[in-house]
Amino acid sequence: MKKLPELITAQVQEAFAAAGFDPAQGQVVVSNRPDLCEYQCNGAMALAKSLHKNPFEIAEAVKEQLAGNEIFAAVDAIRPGFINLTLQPDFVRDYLVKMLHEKKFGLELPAHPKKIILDFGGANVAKPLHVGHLRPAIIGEAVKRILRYAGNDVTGDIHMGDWGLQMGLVITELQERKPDLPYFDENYTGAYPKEAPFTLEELSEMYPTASGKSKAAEDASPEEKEAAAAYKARALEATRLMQDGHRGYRAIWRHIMNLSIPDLKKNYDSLHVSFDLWRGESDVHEVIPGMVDYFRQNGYVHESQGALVIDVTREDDAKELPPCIVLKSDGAALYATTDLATIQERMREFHPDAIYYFTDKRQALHFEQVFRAAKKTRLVMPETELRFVGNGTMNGPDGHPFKTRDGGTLRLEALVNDTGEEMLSRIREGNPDMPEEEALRTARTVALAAIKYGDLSNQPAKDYIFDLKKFMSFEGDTGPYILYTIVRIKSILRKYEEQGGDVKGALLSDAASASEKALALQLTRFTEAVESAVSELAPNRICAYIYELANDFNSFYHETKILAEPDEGKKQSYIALIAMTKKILETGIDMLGFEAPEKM
RNA sequence: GUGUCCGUAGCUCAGCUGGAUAGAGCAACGGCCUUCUAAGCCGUGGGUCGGGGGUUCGAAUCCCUUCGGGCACACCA
Repeated sequence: MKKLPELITAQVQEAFAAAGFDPAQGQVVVSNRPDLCEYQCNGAMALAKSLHKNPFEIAEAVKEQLAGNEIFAAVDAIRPGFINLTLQPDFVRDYLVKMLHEKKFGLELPAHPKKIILDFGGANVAKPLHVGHLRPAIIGEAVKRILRYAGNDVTGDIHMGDWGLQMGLVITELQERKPDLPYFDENYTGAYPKEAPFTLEELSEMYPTASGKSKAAEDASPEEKEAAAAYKARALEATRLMQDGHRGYRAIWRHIMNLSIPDLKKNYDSLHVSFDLWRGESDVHEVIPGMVDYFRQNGYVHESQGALVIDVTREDDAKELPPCIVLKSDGAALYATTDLATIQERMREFHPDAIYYFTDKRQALHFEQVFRAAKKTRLVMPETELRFVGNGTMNGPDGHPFKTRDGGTLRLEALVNDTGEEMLSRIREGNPDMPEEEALRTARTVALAAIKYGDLSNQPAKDYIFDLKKFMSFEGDTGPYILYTIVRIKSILRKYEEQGGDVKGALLSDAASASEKALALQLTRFTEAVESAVSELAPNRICAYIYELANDFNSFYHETKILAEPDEGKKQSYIALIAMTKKILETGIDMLGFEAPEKM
């Protein structure tokens, strides 16, 4: 179904042609002066120069051609050469009715769905999720839903970080603490214990400890620096041995996975983030040797400073890019290797048209290297789209990277729980009679909306201030505001039905008041918002749209008595209008990855 | 140093395929609950869109330059 501006543009372009002008200049856009008109065309001014004509006269000539056109209530030519357009309410009404009859409100779906893989940017299995994992998860989930809504075939893959140095660090630290475990006995040939020799809590503490030990502070003494270097060397060696199939180390790796994956699932569940694939770096380790051979045989790789690398600098680069390292000088794989092998396997298994990556934007260079290497080595087709969506850093209210009060990282679990508890007291306050179980559920729903909307309403690439206090205040441009709007509508519709009304059968008639017209017009713009979110992979476009829609609804709500409206026809129309508003708002938040409660 | 992203109201941010008076939210101030949820609505004040130059009938938006900031820059992920 054509979008409203397209329909209007067609009319105006016809008028341009009829008046003897280039129809290409008949492009119509949403007015930036809603006080003057609903849509506008600026083509007359663009034509003036080349035609040596007064733009106002051009606008006048076009206006004359539009006289009598039944979709416009008003057409004005305004100096210096604006063509201001206001639509007939019945035209807008018919459009809304058509939207309701179409699937997805008339959004045009692709004839051939694109096969897209989304890589949410790997949780690390050696440590619990913390706030830093929040953005890629939330943004990736939202983009997944948006792309699916738009008719694409989307597969989300968690791509766990489970094959790198972090594993070697944990192994080393474990050996440090419990050297007598059989995993470290090279002569041990028996079966290893089924139970891990550590708990999830110990694991989540061991990794940061080990990571700290492997790095010396700048002002450390030479002895301390040496100790750190030695520790890191051991971890690197352990990593390599694990990758090469060391029995004991693989057994430890398995323990880590068994503890970590259920915990990751639980955490992502609490965020309503899900993955179709739970693959990791480790899943491709077996294909790495074959891939490296392939690189060698085709001359894609060469040795440089002991490492095996692919040159990725192109002729049009102003400056040489660091090469993409395939094997380190100790022969071990590293993240570029597993990313390349993952691309190879994804192509083989799914033949995707596109792979999108969602991780911290600091990895931009890494992915640029990997993408170039993948194209150069023909791991992907030339037309396969590889795209990196880097998210900005989450800063605390002080403007610096988010930390807890004592300087540590805030765990995702704690964040979700804390927000939920805050919300619960707020819900209880406003709804003293709500049953405990419902209050809990509602609090969780609203808390999640607060967190997600607070994040998604920002541009993904920008750093932003993660201010829980602000998100919890629920005033203004927030998730709770959107939910509150939906809850209001639900409440009215519920009452209407209790009074014997039929929401589904309610007939829409022409909008009369200014706020009613504004709301109706805003509803027509839904598909424009979705398309913009799709093309830019920008959930914030959906946020901006539903926020405007919620504003328009609330203005309408405050000046219109809906249930008390004596004119039955008008009342029905109001009901139909707000029911559609509710549907679109709900569709919007569903794309963002949260939902609305019945009451709040 | 090189690359890259960014600089818009006191604060946090939209807007950036060029259009008419640059928009929200928070904070400040003033109104609106006997009537569909006041987590709301209406209004007031608040801006050299970092600076300079250019392109254009028209620039927050495009180009150049300059200042300021974030981030990255081969064997961590």
